[in-house]
Amino acid sequence: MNFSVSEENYIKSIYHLQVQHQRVNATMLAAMVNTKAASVTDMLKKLQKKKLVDYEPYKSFILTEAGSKLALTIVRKHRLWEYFLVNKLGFAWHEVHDIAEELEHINSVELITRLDNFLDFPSFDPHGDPIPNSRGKMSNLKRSNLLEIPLKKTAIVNYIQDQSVTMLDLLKHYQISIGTKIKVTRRFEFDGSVEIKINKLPDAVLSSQVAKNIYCTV
Amino acid sequence: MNFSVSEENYIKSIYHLQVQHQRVNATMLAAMVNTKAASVTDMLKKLQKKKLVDYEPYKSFILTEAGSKLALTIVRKHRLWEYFLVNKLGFAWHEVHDIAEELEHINSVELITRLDNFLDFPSFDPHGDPIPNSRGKMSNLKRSNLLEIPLKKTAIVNYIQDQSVTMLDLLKHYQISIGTKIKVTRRFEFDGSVEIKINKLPDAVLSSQVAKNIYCTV
DNA sequence: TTAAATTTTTAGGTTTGTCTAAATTTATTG
DNA sequence: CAATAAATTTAGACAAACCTAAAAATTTAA
Repeated sequence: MNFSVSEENYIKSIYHLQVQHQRVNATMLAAMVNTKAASVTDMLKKLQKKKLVDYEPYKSFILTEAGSKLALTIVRKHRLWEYFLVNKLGFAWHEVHDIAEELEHINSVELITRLDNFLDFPSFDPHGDPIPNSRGKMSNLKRSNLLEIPLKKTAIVNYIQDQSVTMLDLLKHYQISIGTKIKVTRRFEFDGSVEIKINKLPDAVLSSQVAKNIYCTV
Repeated sequence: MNFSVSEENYIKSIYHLQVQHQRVNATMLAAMVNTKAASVTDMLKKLQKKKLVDYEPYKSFILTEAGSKLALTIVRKHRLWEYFLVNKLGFAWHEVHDIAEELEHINSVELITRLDNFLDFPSFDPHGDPIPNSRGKMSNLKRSNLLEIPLKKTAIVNYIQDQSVTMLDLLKHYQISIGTKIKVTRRFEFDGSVEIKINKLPDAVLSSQVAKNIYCTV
């Protein structure tokens, strides 16, 4: 079965909302797909008829099994394209979202299979989000920021929340990037700052504002 | 200005029809975009309003300067993506058209600039059609291999597909290199081998495996 | 637990791109 | 050069995806 770009965008958005909240309501979804609640109702009826969502009027809703499967293929395409744009075409990670938003709707299983192979089956996209494999499975590693991870456990940086120029500048200075192995050796209670250790570099201290934005898998 | 996928498809089709015939009529165009003449009329009015076609009711029509420019950007995207699909993802040349048909509508100048650079600024797509550069300029010749070119027409070698040492060795023996003027004088049906004539050299016969890898413009 | 606030749905419209059938214009040809 | 054929346009509809405004259902909270 084939789905329109709009249908795919709704399914993808429901998926992302479900990850955070358990169930999704029309207002949340309308905001996410950048439309009005009335339009969401129309679309929900269509998606229900296609058995992609479990929906009853006036109730919150969730994806069916088929809906989740579809969502994962879209997420997979999006993240693989982001990886391609950054690692092959040399885009910066903050520039690729909108383009991947278009590329994720290109319709060819063979294309994605070959792209995945060409990219050497990456597990995380440039933002650090896990990429579902061809069967829809992906890493379930918990992602925590440097304020949350346990002390003295080696972690691998895989996501930077604040992607402002000033933040990137600071990260460059500390030689922190996606993939960097990092350990929190100490927390200072007074201001929440953390002492970190990176490989053989001298110890450094990051403010809590900075540490809060650096996510890693432990 | 931004254009819908439909508008782009019409413009691209008018362009391709113009290359063959000078002017385009509704019946030809309807067949090419796989729709009905009435729909073509509707779209022509819209494209005229946007100054992409020179059109008067009941008359044949052509692209304006702006229309041609747009057409070339679409052709450029299509052919660059085809090149990518074949030379990076390993698709066969006959498998890529439909996918490129979707990819050509992805909207990002930066993406195409970077893709072009990543592919090392190719001049021909996998079907031998010339790729417009960023200013819309391209070769006005099609590239074919020695199995495809017409008999007894002088052609100029401009690309060797298989660049293995053994192939280069063989080419040296036959005194074939980029720029060589070559003519196919005969084809042997049994094994697909071709008899060639190069300037004042004695006639020679190339196997189909070799001929297939030698590309030229006629 | 009822009134107010919020959320969701319905009703009725719009735009884009398509269609069929009928009318009109242009081209062909006896 | 008139009549037939072919091409093109118009008129009126339809589906998808959206909208606003009003009605209905649900939730909150006084």
